[in-house]
Amino acid sequence: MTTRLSDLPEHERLIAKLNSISTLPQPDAAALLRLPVTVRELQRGADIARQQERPSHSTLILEGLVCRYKTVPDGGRQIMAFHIPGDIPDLQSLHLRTMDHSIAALRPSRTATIAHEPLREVIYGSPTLCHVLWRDTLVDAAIHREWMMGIGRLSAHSRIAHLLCELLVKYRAAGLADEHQFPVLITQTDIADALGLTSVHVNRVLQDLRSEGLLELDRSQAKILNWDRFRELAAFDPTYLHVEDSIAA
Amino acid sequence: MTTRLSDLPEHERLIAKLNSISTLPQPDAAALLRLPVTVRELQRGADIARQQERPSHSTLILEGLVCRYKTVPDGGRQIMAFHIPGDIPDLQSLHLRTMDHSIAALRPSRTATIAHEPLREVIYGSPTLCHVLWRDTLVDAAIHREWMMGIGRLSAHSRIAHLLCELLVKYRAAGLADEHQFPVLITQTDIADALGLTSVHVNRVLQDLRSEGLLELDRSQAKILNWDRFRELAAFDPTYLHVEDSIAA
DNA sequence: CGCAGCCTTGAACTCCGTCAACTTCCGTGG
DNA sequence: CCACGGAAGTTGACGGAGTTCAAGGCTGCG
Repeated sequence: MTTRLSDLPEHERLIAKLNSISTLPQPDAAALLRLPVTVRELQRGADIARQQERPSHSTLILEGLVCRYKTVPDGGRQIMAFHIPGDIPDLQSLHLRTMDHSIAALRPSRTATIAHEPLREVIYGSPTLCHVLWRDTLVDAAIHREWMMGIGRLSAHSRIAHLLCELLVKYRAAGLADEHQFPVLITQTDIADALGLTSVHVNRVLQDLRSEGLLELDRSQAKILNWDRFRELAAFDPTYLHVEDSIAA
Repeated sequence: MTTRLSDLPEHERLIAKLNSISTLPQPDAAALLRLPVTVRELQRGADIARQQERPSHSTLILEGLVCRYKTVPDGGRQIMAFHIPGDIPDLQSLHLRTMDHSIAALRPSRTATIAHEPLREVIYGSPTLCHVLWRDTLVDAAIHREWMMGIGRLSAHSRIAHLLCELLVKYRAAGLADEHQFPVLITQTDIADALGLTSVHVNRVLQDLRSEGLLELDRSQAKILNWDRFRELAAFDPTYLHVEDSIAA
């Protein structure tokens, strides 16, 4: 289904996100919204892009939850990022011809695909837009670095707590979470694949966290009961999310 | 010591690198080379930038070897990238105000610092330059992802082999390596810090690799003796380095 | 109401970390 | 030229965090 970005109600989420990075002049935002897009419905588990492909479009998430991942020879999977509505997980394909990883829907999702050519034109016509989108890819890289540190150097307990902290912050920024409670859209297997653990061990650690009174967790909601202890256990310092930078030039 | 980029013989390495990404029109390259820079000599171990700082310049590596790292609460260190001459490890600080990690010299090094303001002007005056530098930061992110997969999902043997493969490719691209032999500028402790291991274990694994006839390694040189087996053990697929993309628009 | 995907549990195992010594290498200065 | 000291590499014994394998229980969707 082909339409324009401005025809989709979800364009507001994208503009709000970009504006939170750096104020976007009206004409630049308008040029972006004029872009033609194709809306797609995705089953849970469906691939948006595959390693080795050479896409000619990027994908805006409208609804659902999406991850970037690599497959390991022995069959394992490493998830490298989660993406929520308003994100463009494959913005990089604008500059890197070949996909070095895959992207898949973790929940039933809806996306808008944007062809590279017109997108490139709009971006290079506006230094502000260029800055904002470049910066967005840099924040992704910063999150990659934080995850590397977690996977490489933290205990399973800290890693899991860290991921939950990050999810809380992300959902709160998107207006989808209460104070310390947020919807859980991923499985324990997903958590394991993101943190370099097994689902068996994730399960045991989650039980530890529950029995220590730090966490309430069921299939739909997570609630962090003791933010200070949780945050300390997680060694969570949100600097790497670069949200305070919003006002930077 | 303040001078211009064009006055340093090492500017050729930078231009060659950028040209290998996308052909740089003469005037754009000239504008870049006209930038004023300050040359710095660094002792081994000296920090170039520290977590939480808000630098107002970026750093071009002229000579030596540099790494990006984070410090973990318990005193551990996670190295997230190695950078060789021609790289600009903190290009991101152009868009991300606060450093989310530190940068340090692993060997005695020489750098040229470039103030953000004039650099920004040159970049936004040239879509090609913007593309090339943006792309460079995206390749960094791609390497981060590959490392995440390695740390999260590969055995210590594979991880170490993978890192050695990557170093070989990098040095060969820089013209600093023979067929399968390259200079080793990092210690076993550095390798451990990059891969989420301990130096003790790195040492034992290196001995395994040597005794299996896969590797010759001393303090100054490494030589991969059986590239095919080594590459397979490492699960090494150089797609993520995005070198074949050189010709992409 | 049935089934598939997810969660949970237990026992055995192993890769890698920890601790603590010892050796080798190399740059520096006497 | 050698002696020294510090950093890097090496070795062994031991312990533990996390994996593996296998089975059983729950739950939400069609």
